[in-house]
Amino acid sequence: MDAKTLCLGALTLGDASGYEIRKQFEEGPFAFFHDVSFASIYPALAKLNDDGLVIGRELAQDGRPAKKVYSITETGREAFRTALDKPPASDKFRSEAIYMMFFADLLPDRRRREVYESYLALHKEYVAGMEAELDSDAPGDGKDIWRAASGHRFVHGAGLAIYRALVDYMETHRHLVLGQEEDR
Amino acid sequence: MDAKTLCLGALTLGDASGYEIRKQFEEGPFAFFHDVSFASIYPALAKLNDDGLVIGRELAQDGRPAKKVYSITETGREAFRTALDKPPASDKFRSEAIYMMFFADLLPDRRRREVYESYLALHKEYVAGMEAELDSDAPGDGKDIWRAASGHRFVHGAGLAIYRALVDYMETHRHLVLGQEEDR
DNA sequence: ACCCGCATGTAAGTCGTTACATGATTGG
DNA sequence: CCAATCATGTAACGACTTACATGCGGGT
Repeated sequence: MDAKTLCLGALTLGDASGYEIRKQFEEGPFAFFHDVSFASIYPALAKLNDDGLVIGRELAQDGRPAKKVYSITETGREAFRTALDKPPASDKFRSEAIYMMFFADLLPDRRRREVYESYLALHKEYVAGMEAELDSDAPGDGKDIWRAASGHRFVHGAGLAIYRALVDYMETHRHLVLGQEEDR
Repeated sequence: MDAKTLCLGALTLGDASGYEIRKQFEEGPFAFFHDVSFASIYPALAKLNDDGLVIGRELAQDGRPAKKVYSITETGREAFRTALDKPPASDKFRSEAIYMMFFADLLPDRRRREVYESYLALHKEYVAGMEAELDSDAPGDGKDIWRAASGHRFVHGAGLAIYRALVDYMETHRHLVLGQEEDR
């Protein structure tokens, strides 16, 4: 999915600047399913603006640099709906760490264990973070981002389910990669 | 992970042609974690050959076009080990279908259900396929591909665990996307 | 002082994709 | 005969990434 469509989608949830859109992809519910960098967001927004799919306006702030807040137009909404109408591309789970495990026998013992355990620890943190988010339920601020509340919960839950499964699997299958020592 | 490293890794499992490497990424254990097209494999192999990391030789076959079989060199093996030595990039799970579910409220009822159910059905098939592969255990042919047998089992099992979790989640959380009708 | 967060953008380069080009053989 | 599988490659294009450029304000 290209940066333009991603920005359009973010803007259906409410007005935002490029910087804010980026944050949504870094911290928000999409975080585990997509990412975009500034260098793809800014040109994308400029292009969308030229094409009339969004309109941006400068917004001065005190104590901070001015920002350009974009709103989606009706044409933009229509374009986004059209984009959603295409059959979705198939999933891709890219994991260099898991790829490395395939070649575990090429790594020295210490490093293999180190990669495995740090990868597992990282994912445990992810899971803990997502669980905490789930508990703290309603986010409090009245932002429009939560319009699609149940879609949000679905996506969040899916991410959690997947990472939880991965953590569980890794905790019970250490022996396949690390050798004789018992799991757990 | 770039195409060159991916090819190098494939060749540590045994000699292969570009065409054969592609098949490994389409059907083999990597299938759920990576993909590469011919147009990235062939130039990658040519480059690796120029750099002395692999050596290719033409191999005539009867009844079929000749193929170029590549073998990894000692330098290549070293380069691959070096590549594995870098900390792995973080995982990326890209799913347009799940992204669409976030915006489920923008889709007409029929289409939403259609996307959901066909996505779920597809993943059930994947799971079934992977389970079948697990049962048929040892692959029979004595190919070197199975050298890294336990790494293979680990990766395969991880893919299965993840997709299984996703299928389970989707079967029990339809209501979040599709509305009032009961799950299952 | 220095680094971090906020804020926007450009330039150069890498990389990969789609589509094209070619051609043999086997099975339906 | 047509489609599929085997087999290798190129060309054009599109997309994203890394690094650079700039600047204010607050905290340590």
